[in-house]
Amino acid sequence: MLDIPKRDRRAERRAATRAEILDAAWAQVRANGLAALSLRDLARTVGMQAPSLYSYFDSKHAIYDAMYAQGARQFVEAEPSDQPGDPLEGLKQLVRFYVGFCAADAARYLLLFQRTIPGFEPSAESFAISEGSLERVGQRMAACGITDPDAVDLFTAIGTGLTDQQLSNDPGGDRWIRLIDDAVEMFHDYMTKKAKQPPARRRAR
Amino acid sequence: MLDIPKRDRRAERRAATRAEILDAAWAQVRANGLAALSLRDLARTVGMQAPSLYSYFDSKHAIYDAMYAQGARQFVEAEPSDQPGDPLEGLKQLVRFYVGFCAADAARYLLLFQRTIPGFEPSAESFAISEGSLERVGQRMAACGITDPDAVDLFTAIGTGLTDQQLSNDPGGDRWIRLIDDAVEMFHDYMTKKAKQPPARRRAR
DNA sequence: GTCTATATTTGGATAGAC
DNA sequence: GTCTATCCAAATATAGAC
Repeated sequence: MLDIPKRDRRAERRAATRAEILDAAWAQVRANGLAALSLRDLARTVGMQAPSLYSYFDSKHAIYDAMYAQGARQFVEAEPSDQPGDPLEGLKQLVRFYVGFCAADAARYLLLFQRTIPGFEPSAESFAISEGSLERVGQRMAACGITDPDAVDLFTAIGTGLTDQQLSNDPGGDRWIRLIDDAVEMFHDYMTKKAKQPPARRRAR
Repeated sequence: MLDIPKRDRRAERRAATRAEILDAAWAQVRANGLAALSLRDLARTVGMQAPSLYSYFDSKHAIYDAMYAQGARQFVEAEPSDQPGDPLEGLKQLVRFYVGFCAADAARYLLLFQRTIPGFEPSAESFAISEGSLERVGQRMAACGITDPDAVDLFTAIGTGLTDQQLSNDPGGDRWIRLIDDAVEMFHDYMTKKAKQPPARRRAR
């Protein structure tokens, strides 16, 4: 008996329609803002009446959930994995990726990394991507010889600051994106210099 | 004829009621989020029916406008004005003030510095506070001998990054607030070192 | 100035025919 | 699976009596 994989044409069509709905949903939130997703408009866009959407998604939140999962998958699949030879370059690479990923789609950034949808909590997957990413940051930092426990917090602040300014004040441009390498060098210089100081010299607070 | 200032008791009462409404509006957005301001609930809180609010404000946007003006006034009145002797301390002071001001009231931060209310544009006053503040940043930076044109952008990215992380991941705490002084020293070290390098050494992009 | 009553729009979600 | 019809809730805003 030949091993022909069973194709379920009905399931395939259903998955295709789901994908089509999600694509339209992304287009809508990019155009009108993340919170302005309307099931009526969404249905019209894909040539349906609003109630028909419920054959594909249980609720509006379920659509956000699916969009979140898509965005999270895009993030982990695009994240640079292999550490380059220069450890400093490894840090730059992470920030370039993160800021670039966020700046490429503001709505996706808000959905994944900010909490702006009232009542929407992406549960486990949220921690998965952010903790996985934070772990990688820690590893690459250790490769640079940076062990200060505050270093990761300062590093993430730099990354989100560049992202926030880029999206808020120069969307579509590169005014803060082109500062990334300098910012990471600044961070690296400071942390490596600080590590050489005896702990007693650091002032108490 | 004695110079007794004319008191308009009616105008006083009206102003007091307006202030009462605004206080209730702030309480509501702090509790439910900036975008969740409901005129019905707001009216109930101050013991009115919803339509009565229109005797005090022309529209919901007018309430946001008044809230914006209040927040902007709070910002400029609390902003540190006199430059301390140590120029580096001057920079730290600015960031401490900005992050502290934002962290003290997340809803106010969103209204003043992020654009999250659809269709709400605070017009002239918005530029007034941010440009006035940016000007002060430039002055204090010059006092440190920092003249790099990118310095202000990098500095603001650090400030907003600390703010964003503090509000997003440790609201009410001080996990990023206590990194402010270190972050400013990091920035200062880097910019002063960079200034001593001959411009030719800086890589082209 | 404040109320009741209402207009109008828009939203998410459900019932049931086909 | 898709539709029509409908429900229900909430929103801003207006008209007009008192």
